Amino acid sequence: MGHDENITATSTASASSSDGRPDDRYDAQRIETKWAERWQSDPSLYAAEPHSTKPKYYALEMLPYPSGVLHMGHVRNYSIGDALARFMWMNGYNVLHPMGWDSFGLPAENAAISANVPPREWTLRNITNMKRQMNRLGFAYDWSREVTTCLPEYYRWNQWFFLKLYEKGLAYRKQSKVNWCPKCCTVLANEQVVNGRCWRHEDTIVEQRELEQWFLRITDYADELLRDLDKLDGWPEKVRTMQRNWIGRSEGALVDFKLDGPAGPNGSTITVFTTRVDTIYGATSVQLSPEHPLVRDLSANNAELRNKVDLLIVEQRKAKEAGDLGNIEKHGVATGRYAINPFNNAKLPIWVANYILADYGTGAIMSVPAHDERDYEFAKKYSLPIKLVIVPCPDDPEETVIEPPLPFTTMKGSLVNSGKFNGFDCADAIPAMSKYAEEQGFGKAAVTYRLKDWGISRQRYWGTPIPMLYCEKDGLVPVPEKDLPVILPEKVEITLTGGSPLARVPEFAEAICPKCGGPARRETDTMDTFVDSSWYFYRYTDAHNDREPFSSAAANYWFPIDQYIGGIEHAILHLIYSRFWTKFMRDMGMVKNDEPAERLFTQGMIIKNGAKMSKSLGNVVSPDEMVARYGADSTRLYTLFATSPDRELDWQDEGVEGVQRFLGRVYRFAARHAGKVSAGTLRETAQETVQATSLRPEARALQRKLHQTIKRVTEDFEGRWHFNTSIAAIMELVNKLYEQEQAIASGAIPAALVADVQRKLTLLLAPFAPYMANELWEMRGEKESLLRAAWPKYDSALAKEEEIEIPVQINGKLRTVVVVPAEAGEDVIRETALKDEKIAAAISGKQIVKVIVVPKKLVNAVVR
RNA sequence: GCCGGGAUGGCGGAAUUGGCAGACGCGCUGGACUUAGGAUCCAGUGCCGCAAGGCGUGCAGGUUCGAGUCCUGUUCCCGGCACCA
Repeated sequence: MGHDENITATSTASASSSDGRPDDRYDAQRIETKWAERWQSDPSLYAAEPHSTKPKYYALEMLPYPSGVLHMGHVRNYSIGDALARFMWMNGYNVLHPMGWDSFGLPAENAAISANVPPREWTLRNITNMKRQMNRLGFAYDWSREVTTCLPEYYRWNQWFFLKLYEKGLAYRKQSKVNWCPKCCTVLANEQVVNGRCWRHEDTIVEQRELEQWFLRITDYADELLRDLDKLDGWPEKVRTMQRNWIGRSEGALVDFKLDGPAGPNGSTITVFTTRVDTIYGATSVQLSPEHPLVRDLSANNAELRNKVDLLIVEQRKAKEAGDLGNIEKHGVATGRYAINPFNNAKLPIWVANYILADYGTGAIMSVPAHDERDYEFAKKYSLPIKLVIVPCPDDPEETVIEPPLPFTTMKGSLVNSGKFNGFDCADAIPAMSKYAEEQGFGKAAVTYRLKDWGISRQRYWGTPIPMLYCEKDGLVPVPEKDLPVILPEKVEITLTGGSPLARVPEFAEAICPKCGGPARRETDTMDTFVDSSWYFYRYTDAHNDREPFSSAAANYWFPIDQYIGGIEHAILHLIYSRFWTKFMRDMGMVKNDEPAERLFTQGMIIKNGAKMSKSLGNVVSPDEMVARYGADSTRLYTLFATSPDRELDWQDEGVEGVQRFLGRVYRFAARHAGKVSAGTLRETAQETVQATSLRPEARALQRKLHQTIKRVTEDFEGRWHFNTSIAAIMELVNKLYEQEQAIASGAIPAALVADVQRKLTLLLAPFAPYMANELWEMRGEKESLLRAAWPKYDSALAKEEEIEIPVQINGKLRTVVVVPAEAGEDVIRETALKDEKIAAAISGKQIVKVIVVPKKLVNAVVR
């Protein structure tokens, strides 16, 4: 503040180029390399204050995997976040805007194999390069809080959390069927299987294997994860819907059907799950999944049945792997045995069918052909009885004559053929019958979820070692907290032949039991990398803490994240795991918030030539190349200008040229008009220009445009985030300056006003094109940091038009436009419109039925 | 099949509440400046038409003085889920 010295235009910008012309060329490389250097030499520039009287704002973009280079999707993501962070800084917030590296994962191992580089070295090298790119792009990160998940100072806390989860019974080990990617040679979580294929290898079908694995009991939180989605109204509806579907809560009942005849080792009860217990009197068979344990008993002494069941298993697995389980033709095999429906003691045949899933509900269903399409199809095929138990309208005999199947989802109707429940409305019958089942001891109301516990064991090297030991004497023994971190050894031979690479490192695998001092074997699987990203954003609040993952005080100051920004591809995986982790930490008393992020924004994909950018299609645009060719400002600005951030962006190099041209216009205007008015004079005349009365129309028009622009840009930030229109508005303002260059040169528009416009224009550009803005700011002789300069305020009175154009329609068709004072009332507008030559001519001799006048909008004359 | 999102000039896209469709940018056309122009500046540019005028927001209807916007039906494209009992 308070620097009244005159600013001269020659101070920075107008040296002469070699060909003798004044150098008002926009040289992005010169400007950007200069500022990038300055910014990097001042690490405190973007540092968040640990305590502040200002309100806090936590702006966060999803951290990248250090694959080697940034792609355009990153640039888009980070340009949005950076614009927001800078806007909040300028609005007086204490902003936390950190960045880090999600740096464990398989690509590092692949690189080790193909390029013979140790994963750690490969990863750290990539980080260096990507950090260079980020700095060159000018993103305003607080690097003092950088988090790198593959370093022991970070992953030790993964291990610590694992011990806590284990203590609370939320981490457990079980033998189970797991998804196995033969390319990754490791297990995948359910969330990492896409259409039966590996999320990393779209061409690779995931196999099922039986393995001992570590699981986290995310299902304990299933209900809360679902319920709290309702509270997340700052999240896109799409993400919430996807999570709801993923959790897949289903209310229903469990009912026990007794096996008729001798029982085997797996018991004498078939428990079925149903959401429509009200239709149970209509059950005409019981259907088991081919992998249901009881099927083994039923087929024990029946080789023919066993063979048929085995074929069903193979068929089902194949279909699942191919991702078209939903399309296979339903068929099955009768076991020859029966089960008893506890409600009416009906003896129902037990079938094994290919469409019954082993891992949903109980793997067994009651089949009600009259009221379920699938059951109907099956019953028709095998001529099983079809028994109607719901009629839509029992009082109307006409209506009761219906063809099965009734849509199963229909809740309308009354029960018939249902014993003591006859006459019940379906909706009422469900709770009543569940209650009855519970009283009688053969069932109960129950909820099932599609969500399964999170399998975190990975048979890979480059990940967090799971801190557990297997002692011959003491069994499963957790590594004591004081022995953390369990360091991931280096110099490990990595192959993709299967099995954990760490198991082949004796120095690692062979350990001593902390309980008995005897020999123990270390767990050699590592953790899923999604563990790393489940809590990394808390670490930013206290990144160098070596006593705990982070201090509660720091987390509670910054959390929840005010705005989280990233790709839709994380809608389920990362965003559900990290919600779970937050709830777990809350229950441990580490944090107070129930949810990690208040608001979530998912930006659209970038496509080129109609397809997602990919190496195989050869349509990848390299950020480095764009920066070298057009500069960082132009590259960033284009990603924001091409479309609104939530939509798919169709990349066009010509578009980048367009924004570069715009920045050139901004620069050249500034270079020509820099320093004509001192900052002090400017402050005084700013007051005068507010009065605006003495301004000539063209000056007033420029001033009006300025305030309209500030209004539009500010409102875009506060509302829809349609930065494409913000930037368009700024372009209009610049166009106005050019249109008025004559008036400016002649003095018809006062220099002070022009200087005011330029100053505010610079501030408006600051979130989007920080290099240009800083260069102009310096050119203006401003001493204060641009980042902390106050965001300009608009004056509604100055933004208001004095005269407005009113379209005049006849019978809804536009005929002309009349100009009226902005405040003109209905009568004035009507009169002006009807007096207009064109209108008068058009309506003469016709009968005016009515005239609609919408003040400030239009006139429509209805004539006959 | 279910749940989202979308369809607007030659192209990317604007149009915040039903009120001038096409802001802004690209491309294209013409002009100025220039030894030169793939730099810059100015003008024009939805379609048909010399013009007056007419037609135009995937398609078919409807409501309304007035519809890109609301309603009904329908087609296509993108994303997610999918024999979930």
